[in-house]
Amino acid sequence: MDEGTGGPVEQVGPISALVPAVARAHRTLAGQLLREVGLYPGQELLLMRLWAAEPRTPGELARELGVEPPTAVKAVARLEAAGFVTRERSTDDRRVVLVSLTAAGRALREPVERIWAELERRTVGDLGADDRRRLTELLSAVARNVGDVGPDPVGP
Amino acid sequence: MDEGTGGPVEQVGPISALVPAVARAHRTLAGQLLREVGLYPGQELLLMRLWAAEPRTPGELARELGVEPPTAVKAVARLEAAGFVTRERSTDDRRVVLVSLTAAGRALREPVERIWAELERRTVGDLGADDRRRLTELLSAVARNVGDVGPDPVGP
DNA sequence: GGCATTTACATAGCCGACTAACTGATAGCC
DNA sequence: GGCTATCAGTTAGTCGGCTATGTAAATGCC
Repeated sequence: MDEGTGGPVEQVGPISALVPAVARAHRTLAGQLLREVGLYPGQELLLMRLWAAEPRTPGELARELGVEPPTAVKAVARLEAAGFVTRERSTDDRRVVLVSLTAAGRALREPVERIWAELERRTVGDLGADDRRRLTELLSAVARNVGDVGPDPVGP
Repeated sequence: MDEGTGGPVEQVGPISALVPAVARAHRTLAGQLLREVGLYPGQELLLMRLWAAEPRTPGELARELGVEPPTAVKAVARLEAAGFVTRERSTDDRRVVLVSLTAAGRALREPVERIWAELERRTVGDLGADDRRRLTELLSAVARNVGDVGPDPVGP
C-alpha cells in the first residue's frame, strides 16, 4: 500500500501474513508426526477432549475446539469410521448424540501425547522460557483480537 | 505428558494448540472481510504476487507462497474461473504456464489492500510497536523451527 | 540421433474448515 | 392439546491444503 513518506516499501500486513504461513508449516509437521498413528492433524485435538471426559456431544466438542458444528460432526464420523470412537443417541434427549472412545481410541492416548510433546519441542526450538511465555501471551492477545473464543485449555 | 513434580497439570503443548486456533480465527476474519470483493482467504496472497510482478508461473507462485504446486494450480484455476486471471502456455518452453491478471484482477488491488490494512489493524489490536515487532520475531522463529521456508515478503 | 531423466503442470482423492439449508425432537405458549 | 419456536445434529457444497500419481515437454548423456 503506500507508506507515503518515500521510505522503502513495507511488507504488507506482516503479522497477518505470518500467521497463516506459520500455521501451515506447523500443521504439516503435525501431520507428519501423527501419520505414524493413523491420525490427521486436528483429529488429535478432538480425541484429547474425550480423554479428558467422556462421553461428549458433537456440540460440546465443537464449542471447546472453537470450530463450527459441522466440522466436529465430520471429524467424529471419520474417527468412527477409523474405529476410534462410537456414537449413540441419548435416550434422555433423542436429539443428542453421545460420542465415546473405543479401546483403540484410548490406546492412542500415550503415543499422541508423545507426539505432541515432540511437536511442541520442535515448535519452540531453542526459545527460552521467557520467549515462550511471551509468545503465548501475544498469541492469546491476537486470538482475542481476531474474535476467537478459543479452545478451552484441555487441562483441568 | 507428565510434569512429574506433583504440580497442577499443565495445558498440553500451549503454543502448538494456540497456533492453529489463532490461524483459524484469523482466517475466518479474513474471509469475512474478503467476501465483499468476492475472494476467499488465500486467494488474495496469490493476487498480491501478480500485482508485484506479472506474468508468473504456477511454480513460482507456489514457491513464493510456501505452498505445494497443486495448491497454487487449483487456486489459479479458480481465480481464472472467477475472471481475475488468465493462463497461457509459454511459447519459449511449452511446459510453462504464464498467469496474468485481467482488468478485473487489477481492479481488486485497491480494495484488497484496504482490507488487508483493516485485517492487520484488527489482528494487532492494541499491541504496541514493541509487542508487534516482538511477535513478528517470535513467529518468524517458530516458522523456521517448524521447517517453513516461508513466503517471501511481497515488498521489494 | 535416441533413450532416460528431469522439470512444470495437471489430476485425483483425502482431510479440515466454513456457510447454508434441512430434519427431527424438545420446549413453550396459548 | 396443539401450534410454534428453538435446539442438536446432519447433509450439501465450496475452498484451501496436502500426498500420490500422471502427462507432456525439455534436457542430458551417450
